[in-house]
Parts: sequence; C-alpha cells; structure tokens
Amino acid sequence: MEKIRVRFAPSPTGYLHVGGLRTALYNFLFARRNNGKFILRIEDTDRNRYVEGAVENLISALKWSGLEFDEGPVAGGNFGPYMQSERLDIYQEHVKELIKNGSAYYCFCTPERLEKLKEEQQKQKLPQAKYDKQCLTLSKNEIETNIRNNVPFVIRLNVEPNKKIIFDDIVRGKVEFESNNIDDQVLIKSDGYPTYHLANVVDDHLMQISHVIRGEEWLSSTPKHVILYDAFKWERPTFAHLPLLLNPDRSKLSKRQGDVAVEDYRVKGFLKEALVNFVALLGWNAGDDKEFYNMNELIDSFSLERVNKSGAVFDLEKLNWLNAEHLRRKTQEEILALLKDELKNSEFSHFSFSDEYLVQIISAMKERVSFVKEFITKSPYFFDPPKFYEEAAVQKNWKDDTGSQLKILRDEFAALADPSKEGFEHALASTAEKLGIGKGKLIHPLRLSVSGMSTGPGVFDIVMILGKEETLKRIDTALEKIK
RNA sequence: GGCCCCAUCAUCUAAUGGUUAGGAUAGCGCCCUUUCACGGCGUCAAUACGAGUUCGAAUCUCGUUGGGGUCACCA
Repeated sequence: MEKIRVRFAPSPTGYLHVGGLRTALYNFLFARRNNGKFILRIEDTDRNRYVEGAVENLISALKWSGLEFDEGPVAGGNFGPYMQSERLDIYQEHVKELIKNGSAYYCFCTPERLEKLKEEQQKQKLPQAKYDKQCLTLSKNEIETNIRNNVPFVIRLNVEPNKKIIFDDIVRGKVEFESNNIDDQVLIKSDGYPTYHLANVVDDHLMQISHVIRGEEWLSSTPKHVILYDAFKWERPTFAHLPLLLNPDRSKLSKRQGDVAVEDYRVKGFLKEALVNFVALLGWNAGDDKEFYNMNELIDSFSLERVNKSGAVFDLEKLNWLNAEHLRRKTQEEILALLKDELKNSEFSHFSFSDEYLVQIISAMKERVSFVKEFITKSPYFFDPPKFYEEAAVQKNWKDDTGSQLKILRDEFAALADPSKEGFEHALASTAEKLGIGKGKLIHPLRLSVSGMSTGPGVFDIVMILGKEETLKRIDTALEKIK
C-alpha cells in the first residue's frame, strides 16, 4: 500500500477558523489512523493578505487543539520549505515545463482589456465570463520582445476545449466537468508569485501528498487542478471534499454570524476535548450512537468513507452539552488545575485558596457547571462573602419572624462541637423542631444568608465548606442587612 | 445567471431495498431533591415534492422545488 501523506494547507489569515480546525482534524485523524504523515503547509502566495504573526497563531491554535503535525514550518521535514513564499523558484521552474508542452502560455493583456472583455461578455449575456485566449496567438518573437521590454505578464493555463474532466472523490463519488466551462486560469501572477491552483498542485506532488482532504469550496476548482496534474503527467492524489460548516441560516459559516476562530472558543472557556469532539461529529460518524469521543477513540474509528455529503450547522447548544460532558469526566486533579488557572484571571486573583478548599468546591459544584469558569461565576460566595442578596429570594423566604428564628439557629451553630455536614444538619433539624416550624423555614434563609443566592449545592455542603466561623459571620451580616 | 454539490425531526445524525424510521442536543412533562443541577422515566418532532423501477423505496432512476458552493493576477 502506498504511503499515506496528507496536508492541511491554510492561508495565514490571522486565526484558525473552526472549519479549518475540522479540516485539519480529519486530515490528522486519517493520517494517524493509517500510519501516515500529517503535514502543515502555509499557502502565503498572496502578498496583499500578509498578516503579522498569523503563522504563529495558526500553529499555536493547532497545538492547543492537540493536532501535532509531522512536517511543517518550524517542525521541518524532508520536503520543505513548507511556506509557499519560500518556494517561488520551484513554481517558476515547473511552469516553464508547462509552457514548453503547450499547457500554459504568457499573457500580456492589461487589467483594462480584461475588464473591457468581461463587460462585453456580460453585455452579450454570455453564460460565463472567460478569457478569450488572445495571447495564445502571439508569436515566439512577440513574446520575447515583450519580455525584453518588461511588459508585465501573467502565465495562464491553456484549457483545451470540448473535453470532459472527470475525477473521483471519496466523499462525492464521480464528479464531472466540461472543460468549456473552465477559464484559462492565471498560474503565475504578474508579481511572479504563483496562484493557489499552481502552487497547491506542484507542492502536493513534490511533497508526495496521497490524499487531498479539503473543504467543499474547492470542489469547483478541482478540475483545474486535475488538468494540471495531467499536463505535468503526474499521478493525481485521491480527493476528498468535506461538507461545509454552516451558520444557523445554512450559509457558509462566517464571522458575521458568531464566533468562528478556535481562539474565540478557547477564550470562552470551551475545553479543547469538547471542541475537537464536537467538530469531529459535524460531518462524520462511526455508524453507531456514540457521541462522546476522546482523541484516541476518534483516531481508532475515523474513516473518510463515513464522511457525510451535506453541510452541517454549527450548533452551539450541542457544543455546550459536550463541554459539560467532557468536564464532568475529568478527574478532580485535572479540574483543580483548570480552576486555579481560571482563578488567576478572575476578580478573586488576589485571594489565595488551599487546594483542599478548592477540591471541596469542585465536588460540590461539578454537576452544576458546564464550564470551568462557572465554578466561580455560579458560586462566587465560596470565594468572597455575598455582596448582596437576591431580591426575589428575600421576598419569598424572608418573613417577619425569620430574623429571630435564624438568630436561634445561629446560636445553635455557635455551640456546635462537631461542625461537620451532619453536625449542621442535626442542629438545624432540632432547632426547627424546638421552634415548631418546618425545616424549610430555616434552610432557605440560611442559604440566602451564606450565599446571597437561592440556588446551588445543598446548604449543609455550603456551610461545611465555608466552616463554622465564616458561616456565623455571614449569618450575622445577613441579620443586619436583611430586615 | 452558468457550472458543480447537496436534501431524514428545530439542530447533529443512524437506518446502504423489508424497522412501529433509531439515538443525541434543545424544548416540554413527571420522578428524585425543601434550592439549583446531575440522574431516571416519558413526550413532542423528520424521510421536500412528483413520477418511475420493484412483491416491497428514506434507500435505485428521472424530473421538479429548495438550499449551498463557485465563477479573481484571493486562498
């Protein structure tokens, strides 16, 4: 069997798009599953699009997601360089071959003429604007004179008319195009840089890429690539065009309708495991009901044959759920580390808490949070006394005699020799009995006093974690503040 | 508009000629719990439409409709 080599070839736009993450992931999974190599190649042939630090961002986002590449910029490899801007001479050299065999030609047409041509074609209501191959008729002499006189030029692909371009795609099956519908694509721009079409074909061949796995937006330019492979007399790679990731309105996932950068999701507190798991399931499934996957499980069960054809809406609700699932299955130590990081960036960064204390909070809150930061936002009272008391809860649970009853409970707590969860619980029960009232009459005001809120873990867990002293202090404060 | 791709619950999807069309998320309800979650149970909800092929079609074929992608000296 041939050696499996796949690549993820983003252009350095400044961030990693979640659609790009999905493409990279499928490439990565396919490579790992088949003992192949996963290569990162940067497609930076557009000088106008250069973004400072983009490559570094891309690499760090990939790394954060757990997608380690075997060859690429920084990492190196035997097929470099992996930045297309450093391979300009390679493209120049190869395009000469195409000119020699008639598959490509110099074009000296000015942008103005091209513009006029397009206008005319539109006026004639031609189904499609195409270059008219005028420069194909230039003589060798004319071409040489133009070049000597520094007339700007591009090099175009010479598409033969009346041909059927057919290729196989793992996801789509047989795909067919008419060469008459394909424009004489520019291969080398007037600045000497290659266009994507030339560069990706030359590089994929030279880097011995076996499978081209990329988004569906490339499907309609694939015939151009196929023509190039044929013109070079190179073997074509196997193609697999992945379904698009969609906005809720089913258009291509875009910035305008929400977050699209992996970085955005990281900052929002999503776990990389959840994001990877989620994105893997957008367009692929193993054929069973399994939805929770870690990376190794994905590698074990992934196959291109089971990739869907139709686009998938990026549904935040399900990502939220998956994040909670992944969080709950983490060990206490893992969550502790994450929580400490989160605390450093929170309003409580200047306080310090012992690991034992934080671990207790984790076990009390674990089933109640979907995100690590919610340990803080949903139970701030573990980190600082309540600053205010939830108005609706005060209305509902703080009656005229509540203050005096709570005062009695407070004194019972103060006298407690055993400030354990059970100790508090027994004290409250006997106080309620003594007063001849239901336990709820004490439980709800107690919760409100120590937490300021009406929701959260069991009250006895809260007071146990807070400890006797702190609990008494908070009850006293509440007694004063709530009348 | 030309070309190409696609079409199962709101969403992600399973079912590759024979299922009461299954699961998950979200929603709703009940149970558990003097809170909130978790969990459990239940419920709502889909084969776009029309022809064919076949004993039998979500599944194969054709058409219609709808959606998307792409038509640069961007990738």
